[in-house]
Amino acid sequence: MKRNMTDLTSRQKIILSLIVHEHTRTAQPVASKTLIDDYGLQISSATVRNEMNTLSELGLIRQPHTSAGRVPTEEGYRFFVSNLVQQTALPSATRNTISHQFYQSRRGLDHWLPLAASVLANQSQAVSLVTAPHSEKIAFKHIELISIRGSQVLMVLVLVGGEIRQQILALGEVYSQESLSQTANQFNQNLENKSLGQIEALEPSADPLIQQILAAIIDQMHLTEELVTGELFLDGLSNVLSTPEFATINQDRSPLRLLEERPMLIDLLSRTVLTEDIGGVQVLIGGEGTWQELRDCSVILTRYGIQDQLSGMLGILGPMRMPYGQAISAVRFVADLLSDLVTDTLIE
Amino acid sequence: MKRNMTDLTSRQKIILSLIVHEHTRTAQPVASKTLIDDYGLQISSATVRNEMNTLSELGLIRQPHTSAGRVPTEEGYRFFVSNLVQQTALPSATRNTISHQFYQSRRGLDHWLPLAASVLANQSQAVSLVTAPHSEKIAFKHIELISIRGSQVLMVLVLVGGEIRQQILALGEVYSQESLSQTANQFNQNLENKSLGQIEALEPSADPLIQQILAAIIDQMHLTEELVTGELFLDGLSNVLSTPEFATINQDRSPLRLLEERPMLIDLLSRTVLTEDIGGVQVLIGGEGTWQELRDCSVILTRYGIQDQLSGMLGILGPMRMPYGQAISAVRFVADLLSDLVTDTLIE
DNA sequence: ATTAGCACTCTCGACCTGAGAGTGCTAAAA
DNA sequence: TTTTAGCACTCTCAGGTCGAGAGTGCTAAT
Repeated sequence: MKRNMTDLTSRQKIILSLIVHEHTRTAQPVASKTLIDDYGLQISSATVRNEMNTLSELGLIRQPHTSAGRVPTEEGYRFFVSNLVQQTALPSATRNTISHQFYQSRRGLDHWLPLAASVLANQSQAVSLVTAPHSEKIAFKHIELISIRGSQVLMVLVLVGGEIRQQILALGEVYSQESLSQTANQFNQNLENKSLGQIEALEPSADPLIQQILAAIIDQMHLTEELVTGELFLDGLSNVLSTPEFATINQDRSPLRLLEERPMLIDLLSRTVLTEDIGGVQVLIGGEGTWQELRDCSVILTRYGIQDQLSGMLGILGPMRMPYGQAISAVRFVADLLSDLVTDTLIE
Repeated sequence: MKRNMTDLTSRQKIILSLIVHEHTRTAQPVASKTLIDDYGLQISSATVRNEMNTLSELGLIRQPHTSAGRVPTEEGYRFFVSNLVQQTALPSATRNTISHQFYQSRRGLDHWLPLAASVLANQSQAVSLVTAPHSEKIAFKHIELISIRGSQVLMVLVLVGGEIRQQILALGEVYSQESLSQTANQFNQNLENKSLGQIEALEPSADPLIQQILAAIIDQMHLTEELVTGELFLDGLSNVLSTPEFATINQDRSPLRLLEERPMLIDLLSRTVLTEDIGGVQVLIGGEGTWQELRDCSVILTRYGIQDQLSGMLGILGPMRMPYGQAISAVRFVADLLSDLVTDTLIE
């Protein structure tokens, strides 16, 4: 069923491309005459109609009703994305501006991730999704214990890769800040770069303080390990609210619903993108049978970060008729940017 | 213009209440006959119509068109909320379930805040908003410096109140972890509980390491101070997408737009709720003239936390015809819950 | 003060209709 | 064999008409 380049004449490819382009612009069926008038084709509309017929038979375009123009089918978009789309690199001025925003104040991920989401949403005119990077393997880097009040202690746990977990512990008795710091230092010396497995295999200590802290460390590391992905940042909802595809407010079928159900969303992300290597961009068109809610949508996803060490995911979700060239470029660009930033600030 | 209790006969109050209730349920204009039939009033529809006329003249209800039922006006809702609404406490079973969810695993704010948003959204069937608590006055609690790689250092700064800021510093030269820890200890001893002002007034040090760290501390404290409110959690969008008030997808007037524009949202929150003491619940009906986008919406807001020390804000945004009794109770309940949790784990 | 009764008004969905858009087909031209 | 002009045909869509039904306001009686 897979169609390849050679199935279509070059004129058919042009026509398909134009239909995709025009329909992306207007969200309306595209008439043969429109193609002649607006794109200056040097053939007649009747010829175009003949070609359209062929494309219809191939299942790449369809008519909403007998006397309407043509609309690309899901298959049509797939063919377009696989064979015809040309990436339209962002203008270098834009790229510079964006890079600057990221580099000028090095505030760290908590600043970069929302910024990435915002940039991505703007550039693609769709909803953007960005997850925080997450370590492939969980290992201890550093711990700090801070006395708060009475027997309560704030534990700050830094993992290799840079994830930071914090927890407030209610210890059995009151410890001085000095003894807490000492204990933390012991941990720092003994556990650095140890994996969760290694730490769990340690001899239990007789010291109740050490016991409690160790338990908390293991607990937090488990929690981190169970995470498929880190925090999720989302932007550009308003880009998409006014599009007819999303205006399908009719009950629960709306793609917007998916965006609210974090578990579903995580599932979507992980199924598609987590298998892929960093650098590859995946385009998911029309839910691919699995995602009812995405019937009229497309998703473009990729990973960023450092292969086998620390990676996050980012992408966009928009109507199926989206400017794929721009969108894919934008995703690539932002992913590369984030990869660089993560590499620069990796905690080893 | 302010209307008080005594302006209305008790029968008028009942009728107004019923109209509000019924319209909340159906989103339709309420007919006089409906009130007789569905609520078993012991008077005739003609009498009800007479009373309705009075209420219309008072500006509390209105007719969408000549021969339609009545709909509460903005004023009507205000009167209802000020004088007639009765808080319908959550069933104690529900309260227990919810409390349990919060208390069973004490994972800290990063777990509680999204949970609060989720609970609030469910209970109110509206969009919920929850901000992280933010200190009233910024003061130093603890610092930690962790060598990462080469001359890069991860600084973890804990402020009084418990806010944690992290930053990766590229220092001029390479320092050993020992010397970093020592430096951190110095800071911890000298700066504990010092305010931003006090820290800025310190004598500059000759040591370049100390200089750089101090600058970073001051920088981060400034950033924190400038924050009006912490992170923002939002839930329950789907509750509201299907309501006619929000379906007004017609371009930029949609209240949904407001939710995407964090600055606007922060502005909204701060103007209304930040002036208020903790414990008070504010109800903002129909944008109150200031917020075009909220013409058909209401917002219920309150603060939680510890007066003059550490507080956040939470609330809901929904259609103007919302079940105010339930909604206000839900907001109160969740706010109290969070206040308790924050108090328990306050970092002094 | 309340209510039955009734005329009046306005909305809403159903139905019809004509204009326009766009096609498919055929027969001629290249 | 491919392209194109021409035309009949189909379908949508906006506008207009219409009658039923909902709900009111008013009046006169209780």
